[in-house]
Amino acid sequence: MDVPTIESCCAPLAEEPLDQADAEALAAGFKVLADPVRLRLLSLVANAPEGEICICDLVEPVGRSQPTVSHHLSILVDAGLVRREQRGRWAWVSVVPERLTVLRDALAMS
Amino acid sequence: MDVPTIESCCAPLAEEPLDQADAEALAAGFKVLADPVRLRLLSLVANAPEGEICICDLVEPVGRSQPTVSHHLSILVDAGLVRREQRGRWAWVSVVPERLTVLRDALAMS
DNA sequence: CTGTCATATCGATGTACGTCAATAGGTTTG
DNA sequence: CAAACCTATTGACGTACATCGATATGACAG
Repeated sequence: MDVPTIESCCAPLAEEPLDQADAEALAAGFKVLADPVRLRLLSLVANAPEGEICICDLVEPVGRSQPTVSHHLSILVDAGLVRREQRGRWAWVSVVPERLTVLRDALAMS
Repeated sequence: MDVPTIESCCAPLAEEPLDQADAEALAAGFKVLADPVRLRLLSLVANAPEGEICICDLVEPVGRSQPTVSHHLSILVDAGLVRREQRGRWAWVSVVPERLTVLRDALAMS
């Protein structure tokens, strides 16, 4: 209830001017992508062999502390860009491509 | 020389893991889009009748002070998302669609 | 040249956020 | 139960940035 979720928020930028609410929702979405650590996490998850990857295998590749990685993953999950599933001691994450598509479509020109 | 420009920076997220440099360049691009005022400016410019619009016609619609609008436009121009042309006393802006496309393509999933 | 208008810059302020060490919570193994 | 491990939370710290009022810059009009 923090980040205004994106849904299929609005028409492409070039189709009609954004109103305040849509602009804030979209901006919140892009803000999630506006961090190199989160982008690298996202790309690591997207490239996982079975489409999912253990969080424990994400800490070392991004070169940040475990709390920092946990923090960024929470942001990705809260934004709906990543799904998180607990399995015993480990947590597995996978991407939610539809959410990325929403942001992608908003950038369509003409 | 501030914002690392985007160019055709990198493969889609789902194609291969991002390295540090690409992640920073991409994140810088999305950071520019991560503000509601800039998104509204971008959509206003994109929807301008002749493809361009006078800056003086942007201040009122976004509901921010003139210095604030000027500041945001500078960020859009520096990022290469918007072109700025001075004509006498007025400045006209238009979108550079290729730059948006670069960011858009990076979000492609498989 | 003087005044008016469009735009940019400056300085100040408050807030958001990325980061880590320390610690807590929870699960598996012995 | 105890030890080992994965993950989340807390608290603190520094930096980045959105915003505005005041002011500077520069162009046109009379």
